[in-house]
Amino acid sequence: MLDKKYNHLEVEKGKYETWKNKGYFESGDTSLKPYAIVIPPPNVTGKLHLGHAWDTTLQDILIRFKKMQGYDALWLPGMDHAGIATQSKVDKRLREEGINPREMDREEWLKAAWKWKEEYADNIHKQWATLGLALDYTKERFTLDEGLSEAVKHVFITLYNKGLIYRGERIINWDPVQMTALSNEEVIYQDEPGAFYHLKYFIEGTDEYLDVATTRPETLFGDTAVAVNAKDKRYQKYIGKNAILPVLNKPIPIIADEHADMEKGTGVVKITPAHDPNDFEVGERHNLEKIIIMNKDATMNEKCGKYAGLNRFECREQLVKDLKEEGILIKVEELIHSVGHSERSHTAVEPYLSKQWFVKMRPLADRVLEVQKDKDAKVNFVPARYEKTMKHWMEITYDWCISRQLWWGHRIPAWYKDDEVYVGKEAPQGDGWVQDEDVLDTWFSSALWPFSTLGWPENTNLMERYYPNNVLVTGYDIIPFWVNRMVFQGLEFTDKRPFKDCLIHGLIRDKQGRKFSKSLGNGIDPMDVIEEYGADALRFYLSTTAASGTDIKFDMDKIKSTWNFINKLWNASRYVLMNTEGYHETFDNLTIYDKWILNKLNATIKNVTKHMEKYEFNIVGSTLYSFIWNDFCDWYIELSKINMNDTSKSVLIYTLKAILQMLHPFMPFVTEEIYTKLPDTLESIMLSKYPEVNKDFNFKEAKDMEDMIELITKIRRFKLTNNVKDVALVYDNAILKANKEVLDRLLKLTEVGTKKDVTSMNFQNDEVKLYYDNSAYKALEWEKLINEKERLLLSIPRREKLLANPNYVNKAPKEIVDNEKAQLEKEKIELANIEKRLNEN
RNA sequence: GGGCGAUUAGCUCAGUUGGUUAGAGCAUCUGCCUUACAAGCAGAGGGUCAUAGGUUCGAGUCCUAUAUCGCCCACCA
Repeated sequence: MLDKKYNHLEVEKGKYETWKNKGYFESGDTSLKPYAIVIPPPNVTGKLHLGHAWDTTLQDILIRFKKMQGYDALWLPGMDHAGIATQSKVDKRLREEGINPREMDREEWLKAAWKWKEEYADNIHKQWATLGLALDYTKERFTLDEGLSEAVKHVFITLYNKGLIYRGERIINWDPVQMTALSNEEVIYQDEPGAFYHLKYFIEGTDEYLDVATTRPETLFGDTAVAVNAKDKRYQKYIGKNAILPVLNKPIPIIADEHADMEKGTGVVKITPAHDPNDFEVGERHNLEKIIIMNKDATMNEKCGKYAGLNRFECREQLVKDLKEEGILIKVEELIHSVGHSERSHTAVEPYLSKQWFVKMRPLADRVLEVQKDKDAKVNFVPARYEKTMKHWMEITYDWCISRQLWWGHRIPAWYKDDEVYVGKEAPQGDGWVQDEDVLDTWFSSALWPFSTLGWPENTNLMERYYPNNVLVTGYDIIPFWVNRMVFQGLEFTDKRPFKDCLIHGLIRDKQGRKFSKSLGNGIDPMDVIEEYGADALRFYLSTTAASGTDIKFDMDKIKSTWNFINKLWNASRYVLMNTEGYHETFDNLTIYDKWILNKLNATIKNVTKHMEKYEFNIVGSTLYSFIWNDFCDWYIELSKINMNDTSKSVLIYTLKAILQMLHPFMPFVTEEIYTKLPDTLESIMLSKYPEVNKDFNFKEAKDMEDMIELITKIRRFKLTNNVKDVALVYDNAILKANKEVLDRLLKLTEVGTKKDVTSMNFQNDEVKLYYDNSAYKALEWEKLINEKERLLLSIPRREKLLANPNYVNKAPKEIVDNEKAQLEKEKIELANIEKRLNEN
């Protein structure tokens, strides 16, 4: 028997370990059809947040659903080494322990990093268990494990040999805190107050000067030209002459280049090829010297004279001060401009000329764009609009900087000896070869995740069976970093899309709609929510609240009402268990309300299954909610109290079982608890089969029950709104007569006796007379009748007009038109009754 | 600058390919301690679906424009 109250802590305890130990999460039954999802590997940097809880719940729902539908469902777990993010955390911890990580040797540091990884992986495993995720741990992977490292090397070497990976000197985004290069995706732009500093660049040998505006005056030490537009009449005369670079008093050429925009600023641009991507291009076109003026930590280097050693911001301040004194500074124009910051260290990134490894993106991206035109080969985004996000990225993408000046990651399989470069798994024969010190962008390995985890590049059984994956589930914020890269790498290396569907969810925000962040201190630990309301409540809330692709504003009150829903289910189950002991299953002599609930159940199963397949979990949620609460609890359970017998007991058990099975993917714990207490069940609900529509349970009498519900509701409303306590009914309808007990009990009917007042209602075109006694009633009733009459007098002509319109009758679907006709007839009868009542008084 | 999304009840949000009188939870009001559940039951009130046009027999849903808010991308000498 169940306790009187749902206790989520008690219910959720121990079940996960049992499932895991019994091997229910494992895949590999080759007699079944395969279904596969790989988890988006969480970073081993910390705790899982609500976003993870949401993301993984969606996947768990799909996996549990497919398992129950008889698929061999693989959900492959794993984690990401998360290069920069982890390295900075490990460094931070070392510093807190009084160790300077940069003074450690690489091996020693890596030991500390692996220790960190073990700790955090452990933590994540515990959280997955608390969430109840049906992960197949026998196939768990880590992005830095041996197999995946092999895959990474293979990909790097193959792309290199195809000319799709190259090493070159380019302007990259440099993070001066982490001291590594970054990809464009790792740079976040934020608006900040800044200024245009207008400086005098004198024309050599004259008193004339060009007004050069810059937001980063400290870069002038790297200027190797000043550019104007060839069409710009103001400056044409200076082209070919030299300008004098302030401070250094060095002549630099005044060149004509289209990069100089006549409309913008003063129309004069200083060119710093080593510290600005556009200027780099100009430098290439004009063969300009590229002078690097900063050290790797963004302090000024020896090229900057007395400013050497200052950091870039100190230098800017001091330099502007000095230029002002020298009269070089014309004016300072304050402005708000957006400045790129490192996603991880939050420091302003510095465009920096540097020798790095790049993936040549154009051919890879073009292939994706091509494949997306083929509806059988493309990745199907849900919702579809996110395909645009990917396509747009593919259209504008440029070469991906993949080398990182870090230790935590896949070491680049490139070897150098003097000017020679060798790319391969091992160092080539001979002495003097030195491996590249750098590692690869963490996303380089995650891009291979859907297939590298299955044993690729070996031609494994897993690969054969579970690739492409059926669906990938992730947030829209991860599309550029990850989804896009998996798609192009998948196509390049397996000739297939990595997953058929890509289910996109939104971001989770706080109640005010703000992102969760440390600085706001508005973070919520999913483990705390689970402690208070249970994993089942959290899961149901997260998965059924939002339509796919839209954000959720986290609301604790809603979790609470989800808990109430589970408590309702709990109590309904308690009722069923209390009343069905020792029953014998039979579906003979079904009453109309048995038939009604079985019909409703069939409709619910059909509806739920359809929307599960379409990933529309919010619809599944509300469908189940109203079926369970409104149909099963409010009506069927109440009706079952009237005449409990083996048939109604069977219907109760049958319906409850199906309810539990449909809810199981959403709330695995409580459904398991209740299911295992029901008679004639398997060892675990996980082993049971997802409910299917039962063709034997399709009864047209269910409509009579619908009509009865309508009548009962009407009479209840009548009683309450007119303050009538006792009502007696007089009717001659066969269905009502057969269900007298139902009416008597649900409406608490009494005898006609001395009741003087009377009104009437309709049941399937038969009249039902209501006798009652209440002096307060008449005025109220009169008003109600008048209101109702007014409504009908508007509604009836509207329907008549509609039905008289041949366009409508001919073009609208038949069932809609028929329904309209039926409604019209019904309203006409109602109107006649009301007029009769009004005339009587 | 380019793109996308949102705007529906007091609040938070659903609303599937256009089709009865636009739904739910929470909140509000009324009546009930009816032995599954008072974290409950039975009812009620509350919406000119952002605005203006258009297409259609029919528009919350499709089209055009506008407004407000939000997000993404690009640029910013």
